[in-house]
Amino acid sequence: MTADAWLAQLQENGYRLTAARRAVVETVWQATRALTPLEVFDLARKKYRALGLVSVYRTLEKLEELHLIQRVHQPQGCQAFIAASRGHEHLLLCQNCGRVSFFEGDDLDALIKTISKKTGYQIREHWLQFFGLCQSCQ
Amino acid sequence: MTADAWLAQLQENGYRLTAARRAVVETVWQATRALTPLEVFDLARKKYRALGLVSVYRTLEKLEELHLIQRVHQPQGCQAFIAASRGHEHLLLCQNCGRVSFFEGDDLDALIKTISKKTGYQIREHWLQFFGLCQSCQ
DNA sequence: TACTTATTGAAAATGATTTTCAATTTCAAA
DNA sequence: TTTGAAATTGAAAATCATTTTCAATAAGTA
Repeated sequence: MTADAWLAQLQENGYRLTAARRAVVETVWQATRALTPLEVFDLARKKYRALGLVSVYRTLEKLEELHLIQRVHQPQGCQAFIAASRGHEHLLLCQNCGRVSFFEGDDLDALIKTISKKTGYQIREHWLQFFGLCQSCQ
Repeated sequence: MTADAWLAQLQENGYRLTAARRAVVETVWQATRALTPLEVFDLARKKYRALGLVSVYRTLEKLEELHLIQRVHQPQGCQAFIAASRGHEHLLLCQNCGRVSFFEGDDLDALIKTISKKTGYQIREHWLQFFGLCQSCQ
């Protein structure tokens, strides 16, 4: 997957390719940390000066709808986005630089079964997220 | 812990006891699902008609600061609050009625060690949350 | 190349939250 | 008790993020 693949996905879904969308897509694609709409706006404007904040919101909306990006929940706020994980992966966030990584391989089946029995809930989804320090921030 | 204990906590921390605070505290204390500020306002006004929305925001802020309530993150938004868990507990949310329960007993040590080794991150915190259907909503 | 229609950015509107402020209330000290 | 300083109040105004409106422009098909 490259930024071009995202643009292709947009096009395949009936959306047009424009300078505004290219700038937003490339910006979010390149990011290693979650970006808020305003941060995307500031960064993407370096690629395309005439970009409007409204187009950032609209493009993020479409990328999220196509599951190409996902919202990142953090103690300081939940309005930031990052490239979506492929398959069943969870987030790992650096508390210092904000870097976002993914990991897989959680096995919560035993826990889910236990909690299900204990509480009577039928468990259908889970959120798991780790916070810590990335290698270069330690 | 009762609602009175929360009020006592507020007082111990130098905050005064007022009718507005009592109404907000009792409302959030009684809730079995996460409530937004506006929902708290509507419910608490049944206890104290003169309550202002601003006081709801201010009281929630203090309760959160004292770790008596916590923000609940959900796909549809992250502005709702529920009584905080005691100790190391995680949330279990009913996707139908919104009921919030807690569970403990997660053992992620093995997983954390593996991910730590694989990614080089020093992992310091984790968020785990289950979604499903509570007994009466199944 | 022409033309239909999606997309644009600016401006206005909205909605949630925060700040300001004068009036009121709490609560400690007299 | 009463008093009075200081915290707290609700209403209104201000702010901030996000959404809607709209006329002009640009994309991409015919």
